[in-house]
Amino acid sequence: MEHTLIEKQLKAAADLNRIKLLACMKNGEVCVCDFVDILGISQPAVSQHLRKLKEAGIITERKVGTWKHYRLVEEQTPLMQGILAQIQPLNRCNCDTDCCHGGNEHE
Amino acid sequence: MEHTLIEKQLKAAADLNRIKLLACMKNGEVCVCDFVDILGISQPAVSQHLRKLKEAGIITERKVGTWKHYRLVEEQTPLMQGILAQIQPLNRCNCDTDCCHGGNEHE
DNA sequence: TCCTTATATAAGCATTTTCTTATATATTGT
DNA sequence: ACAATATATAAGAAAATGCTTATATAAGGA
Repeated sequence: MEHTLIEKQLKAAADLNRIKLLACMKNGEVCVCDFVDILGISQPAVSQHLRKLKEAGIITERKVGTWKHYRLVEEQTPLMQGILAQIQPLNRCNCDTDCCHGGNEHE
Repeated sequence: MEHTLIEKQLKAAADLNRIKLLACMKNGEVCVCDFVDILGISQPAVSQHLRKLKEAGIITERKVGTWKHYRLVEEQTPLMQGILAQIQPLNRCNCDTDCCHGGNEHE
């Protein structure tokens, strides 16, 4: 891999909150409202972290009504495969909002 | 691995100059004067980068007279093993100083 | 259409990072 | 002991990062 691409992906992963985001997504799709609850930071802060991971090609998104569900990209670079393998999964759903516990959960 | 240790090692590796330092050390020991030449930054800047890698447990050092030789630690965490495997080696010696081309090389 | 909800973007601020120059420390050679 | 060389540390400036609050956008329901 190119050194600059390695740098981009490492920078995207090198933050405790973003590591937790990745840890959550190891169990499947997660919506933004979950992350706010899990990380204890504001919703815009979560959006900004997710954007950084997306720009590094690590995650992708899917629109579900008003909500947006984020998940790990299937074809990770070998670098990210190695990193993700070391991140312990986190229970992805701690919140009480409808996106997770209501009828529309993940179609 | 613990999320906070992962963060520490990712942060240490997530910089283009430090990636190049690691790339050089894949070929063996390197002394500081080499790095100054290779990276094109000042000697104190190189020292600071090396300190960060050392504090993350990724590299170690050996004193050789006035010089100091840095190398990768033998027992890397599984995280760093995966990352290092993706970093292309760089020819470690570009400079013309005695530490590399003189008689005292690596003793 | 209007209101509510979920998410994204913008702007501003505090903290952290990474460089620089100047100086300190340690080793070698005279 | 003194001078020269290699590296480390200190201090300060500039840039990047990560948060906040305020606002914009988009979708769903009354």
